[in-house]
Amino acid sequence: MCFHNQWWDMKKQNLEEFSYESIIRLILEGHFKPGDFLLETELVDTLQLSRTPIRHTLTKLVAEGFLDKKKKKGCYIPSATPQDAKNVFFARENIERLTAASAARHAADSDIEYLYKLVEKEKEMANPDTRDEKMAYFRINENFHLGIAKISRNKYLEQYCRHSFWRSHAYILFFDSDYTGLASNGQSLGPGQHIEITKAIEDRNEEKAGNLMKQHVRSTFEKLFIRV
Amino acid sequence: MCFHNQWWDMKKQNLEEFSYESIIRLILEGHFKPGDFLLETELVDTLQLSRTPIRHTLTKLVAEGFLDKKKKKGCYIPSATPQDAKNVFFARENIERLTAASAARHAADSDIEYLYKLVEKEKEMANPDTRDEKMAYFRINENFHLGIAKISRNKYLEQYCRHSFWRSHAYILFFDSDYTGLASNGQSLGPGQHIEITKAIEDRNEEKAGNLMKQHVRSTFEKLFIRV
DNA sequence: CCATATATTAATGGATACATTAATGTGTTT
DNA sequence: AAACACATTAATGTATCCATTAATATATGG
Repeated sequence: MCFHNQWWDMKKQNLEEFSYESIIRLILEGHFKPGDFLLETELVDTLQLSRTPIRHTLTKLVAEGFLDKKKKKGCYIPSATPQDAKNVFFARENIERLTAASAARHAADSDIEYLYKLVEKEKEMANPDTRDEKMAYFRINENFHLGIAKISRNKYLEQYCRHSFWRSHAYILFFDSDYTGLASNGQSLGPGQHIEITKAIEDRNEEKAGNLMKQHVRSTFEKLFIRV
Repeated sequence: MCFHNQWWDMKKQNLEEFSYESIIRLILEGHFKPGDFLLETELVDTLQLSRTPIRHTLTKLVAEGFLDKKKKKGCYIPSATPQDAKNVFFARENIERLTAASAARHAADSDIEYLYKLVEKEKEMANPDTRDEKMAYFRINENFHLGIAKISRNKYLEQYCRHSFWRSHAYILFFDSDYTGLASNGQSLGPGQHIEITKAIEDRNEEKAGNLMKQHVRSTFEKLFIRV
């Protein structure tokens, strides 16, 4: 279990935020597997905090649907099933179709510039190798999808998008801990689709942006679950 | 401020749940207006609880997007703007299109029976008069929409549906505290559309169920905001 | 040996005292 | 009178102690 130095600095400002950032990263980085309980006392030891901020974080994560809860028993990672994965991705592909279409309507020039910059960075690190590189690659991808959600200018879509994105990534981690979006030839195909989507947004083509995004999310799902 | 007797019984079982149910009802019944802060100390007095369960409820409601929060300042009802209302309803009509379509695919016979029963009850109380009758009418409507979300068998869609439904109802309450879904002739038009939707689900017509539901939600929005 | 009842325990649920801070009020200086 | 510094206060943020309980282990009777 390793912490970036920044985190210790943040800790001084607001323990609740620190706790939230820490725990959600532990989850997204796959430190727990489905069914595992996140014991308050355990997290107290790990994060060196009192129970109070940790309990609030757990309450939050349950409300956000990242964790399930049994009364008087605790919070745990929800079980991962193919059906549930199908459900997350179905929700996500439809939500992201809406965010992309809405982004095509509302994007400012600076927004499009931002998206192109992300895609550029993504191309540069097309072959992530180390664990850190993979995490960095993941964060770029996250920024792209959640960035478009933000550009949609609809905080409800943004919220649902963020949730289904994170939840689906839990599946990506669980079913394919090596996932980096690489095709069999070693070439990353994320950037290609991301460029097409960005272009459609730049052209203010709502329909096309939405459909491309939906296809993009679906292709992620299919790469994961339909093994040949 | 009046409590049903049941609530006092519930209080004995789990204060956190009691607190949640109570506060969300205070919100849905319009005891606060946009911008109002929900002070912990105030709620402590009102609900006769300690701060602990109340703080957890507030954390939850912020996570669910019902409240906004300013650090070290408190939780407050998000400001209501026409643009925001448009955003909620846009999200909601698209989510509910999905839940209805998905319900048409997954509904068991007992589910359809349940929906018809709800519509029956709704027809019976077509002209709610007192405050209590209006609340009861609201609950039936809630059960119909969230019931379909449950029948969709997709907990992610269900979660987003529940959220956007409640959030949109906050607008209904705020902009039209008398709203009961009644048309100008005094006839409720909710049941009519609800019947059509239920029929489409019964016929396993996913496309039709989805489109009818989307239209239904949109008509609610338009009745609220496009005054003639 | 099995089933049932009882004790233990290890976790969450709840109450409260204390710390911190953003907002506000008050007074002093120019 | 305006502007700044300081004190007050009223709220949230945090730590911790005690209560409750679900699960497990243990004991007891058939």
